[in-house]
Amino acid sequence: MTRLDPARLRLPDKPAIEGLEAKWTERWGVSGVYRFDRSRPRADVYAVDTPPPTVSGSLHVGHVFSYTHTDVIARFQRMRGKAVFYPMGWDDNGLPTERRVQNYYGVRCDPSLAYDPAFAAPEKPGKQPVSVSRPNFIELCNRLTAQDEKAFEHLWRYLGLSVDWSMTYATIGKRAERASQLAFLHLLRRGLAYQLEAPTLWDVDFRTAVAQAELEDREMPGAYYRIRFALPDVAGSAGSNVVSGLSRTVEIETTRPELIPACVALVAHPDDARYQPLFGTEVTTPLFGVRVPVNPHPLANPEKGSGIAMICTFGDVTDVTWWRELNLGVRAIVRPDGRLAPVRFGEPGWESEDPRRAQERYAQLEGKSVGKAREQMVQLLRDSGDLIGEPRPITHAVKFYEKGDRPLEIITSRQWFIKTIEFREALLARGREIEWHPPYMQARYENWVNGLNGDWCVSRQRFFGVPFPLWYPIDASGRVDYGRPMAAREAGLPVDPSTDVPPGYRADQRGAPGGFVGDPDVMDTWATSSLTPQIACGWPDDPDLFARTFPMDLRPQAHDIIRTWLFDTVLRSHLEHDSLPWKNAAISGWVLDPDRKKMSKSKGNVVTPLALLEEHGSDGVRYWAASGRPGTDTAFDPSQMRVGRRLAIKLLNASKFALGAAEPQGAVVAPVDQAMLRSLAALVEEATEAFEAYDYARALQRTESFFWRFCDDYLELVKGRRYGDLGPEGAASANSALAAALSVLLRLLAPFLPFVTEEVWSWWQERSIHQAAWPTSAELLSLVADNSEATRQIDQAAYEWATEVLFEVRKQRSEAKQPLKVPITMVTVRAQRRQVGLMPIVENDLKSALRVQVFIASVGEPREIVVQGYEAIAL
RNA sequence: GGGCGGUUAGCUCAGUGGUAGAGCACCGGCUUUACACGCCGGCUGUCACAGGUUCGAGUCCUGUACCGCCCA
Repeated sequence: MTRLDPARLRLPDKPAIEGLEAKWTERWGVSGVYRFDRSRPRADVYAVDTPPPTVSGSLHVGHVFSYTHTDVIARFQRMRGKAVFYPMGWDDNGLPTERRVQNYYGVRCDPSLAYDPAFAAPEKPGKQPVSVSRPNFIELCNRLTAQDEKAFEHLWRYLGLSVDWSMTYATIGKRAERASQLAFLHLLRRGLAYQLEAPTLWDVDFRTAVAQAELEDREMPGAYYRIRFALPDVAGSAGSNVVSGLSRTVEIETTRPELIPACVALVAHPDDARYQPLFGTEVTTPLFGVRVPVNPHPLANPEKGSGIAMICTFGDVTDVTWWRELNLGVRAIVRPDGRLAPVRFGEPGWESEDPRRAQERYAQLEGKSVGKAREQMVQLLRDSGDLIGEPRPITHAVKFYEKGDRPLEIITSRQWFIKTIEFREALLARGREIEWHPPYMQARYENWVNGLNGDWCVSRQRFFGVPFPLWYPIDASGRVDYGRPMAAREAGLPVDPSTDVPPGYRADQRGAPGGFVGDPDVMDTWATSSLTPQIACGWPDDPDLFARTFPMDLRPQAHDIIRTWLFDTVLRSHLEHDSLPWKNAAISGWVLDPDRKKMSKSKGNVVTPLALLEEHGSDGVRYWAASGRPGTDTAFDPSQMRVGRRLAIKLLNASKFALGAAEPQGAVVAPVDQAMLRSLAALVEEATEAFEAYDYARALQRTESFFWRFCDDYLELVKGRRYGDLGPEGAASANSALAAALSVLLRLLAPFLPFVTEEVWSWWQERSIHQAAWPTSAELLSLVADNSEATRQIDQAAYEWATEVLFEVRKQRSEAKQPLKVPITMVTVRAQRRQVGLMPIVENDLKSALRVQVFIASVGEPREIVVQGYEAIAL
């Protein structure tokens, strides 16, 4: 590989990087260089758990950035001889696709409709959304995602990802559904999945439950409202400012006055002397006259507001805690659509001192959205005099679904959960088993696991997702018995319970007394994407592939989804296989715009990736991406892409020169050549170590800087000699050293610049560079004729000395503003004996490189290199 | 409030206890038989701040400030 066969050599006249992407993606596709060799045993395999991009979104420069990191690692491993298992996945599951389909076709899913086989999607979305059945809706989802996937694949190929496109998977479709449903049934059988009627975080626009991992806090304007509750007649202890004997009221502060009808208790800190007299007594709510108890609880903050709070079912997660720990009843008033539900005062649970007046007042709130109800409630409180003072504006953190537009509510509903809390310690231990790149990212994981406060709610009240493989019996009276779920047979997965029939039933029993009903929910998309290793590795249908690829070697991903994708994947693998899903987690940073903000679509600062690749070349963009170390946020920087592009062009041209004289070849005997090969050998060691530590950015930087010095100094130094100025032996040494160095440099750069390195490789080598062996220092050192310690020292000193003279003479020529074509008549050198002694070794190379006619060297101090004059040239 | 990361040249960033670096930008020069998509050279610093350890600190320790992220 390090030798040049003149018979094979085909040098282009004018090498160019334009068009390399089209040329090589085509050829790689045909020749299958990136195809996974599934005959290889697990020990020879390097398996990558590729993040499946959301196809309903758009790829942006952040994707290009992080996927390049993965590809660089994959290419290194492939060259090291691994069978690289590198499939691409598509994440087309879930809400983003639903939303895109709704907007693209102008449709809305109505699960109550029957499938219409003749349905044709509108050409353009109309003004009013068209209602379609769930199966029709899913057809549209599948059609649009297939279209989107084509565009994505084109971009990835153009970028040069060395993916095996025959192994592509998706997070929806038979394989993903089968794996998701099977894993769920396993959990169900082991009691690790359970359903519960419980208060759940709820998005009122999407009308679905959401999980802790999908929350985000947003700072929102709001206000504290100080509201008066009436004390009972018997409350005797006056004396505090708040519990006034005169007004016989207690004042609470709340940001959500509209929830007063949902109030089930007041709560204060047990040590709070102001309220101790009230504990155990009851107060009545304003406007509605509902009696609620006053309870002590340590979570009540005496510093906050008046120190006493109302507990509503449910205003926030603390309410849920209080409600649970204080064993309170439920007065639910917020419907799943975020509007206030009908309530009948006077009925059990809604007892009031004056049901008629309470009902009158509530009638003004009923059916209103939470926001509108709040305005109305404040008006009512003003009118009744129960609002004390003016609202006090604040900004506070409000919990949102990360994809949502309105604050989350807490709604009691039946949901499926996967147990996580009881595995906290085991999951922390799993986190410590993973090799994190960079290591500090483990802290993010530990943080999250330590902060878990409930099991994972996995059911979603949506349409485009993996259904639960469950049905429920309907008893004789027509009531659904959720307590006795009927699981699908594992062999028959995947199933759609809305069309498939549970074992032992007939289709006509659906919805009938004594019959069955399918579980209407779908799984959280993370419940499927947490199984990407299983899905990609062929679980459970291809045990042979699974055995060769799982647990995988690498999970690459961004740090913002450690709490979701990474954590969930670790959890699922731990529960299903009692193992880690992969050995390494490489966490990419973000791409920052010039204002140091994350590049994202919503910020409107995203550059179209394909345009970027076309402008700077895929190699140029990859160079920029690969200069971002794992975990490090990196500025979007076209100037770095231009640098990468220049590197690629330089590589073409330098290669043309290095290969320009195929003969003669022979032993590498010249000291300068030997020294160059030895330092290249050291570079190989360094780059390899960096790669092994997943520090590809360092490998790139070291290789690049070697390459530029190689061009600027070494190539110039040997130019004359390789053209035969000093006879055939010197030329042979130079030519052989050049070929070897080029071979190694190309291979070192191949993971970063796959197109240009492949192009150059094809001029003179067989097969693809991407299947060539990663270079070793041994292959270089074996070419060096004399590797004795004494020779090494002399060679090295000669090379350094030559570089120093090169620099000094160039500088003086530059300062003298003399064109290079003007010969220098004489250079005098004064230096230590050692350097003077080296002159005969390097003198001829220097004369040729610098156009110096004579060097006069003498021993002395201080060191001095002086250009004495330039030859006068005729104009 | 807790955790993590960062702060080095105008910009983007390397930096492994031992004389502060690279690229870009900027300035000057040069068409040279690989490359003007090029080459040669030059300019550029309170290593955030304050202490400490050390013969020696950009690097290790403690604290502070600011920026960013994660979590509450």
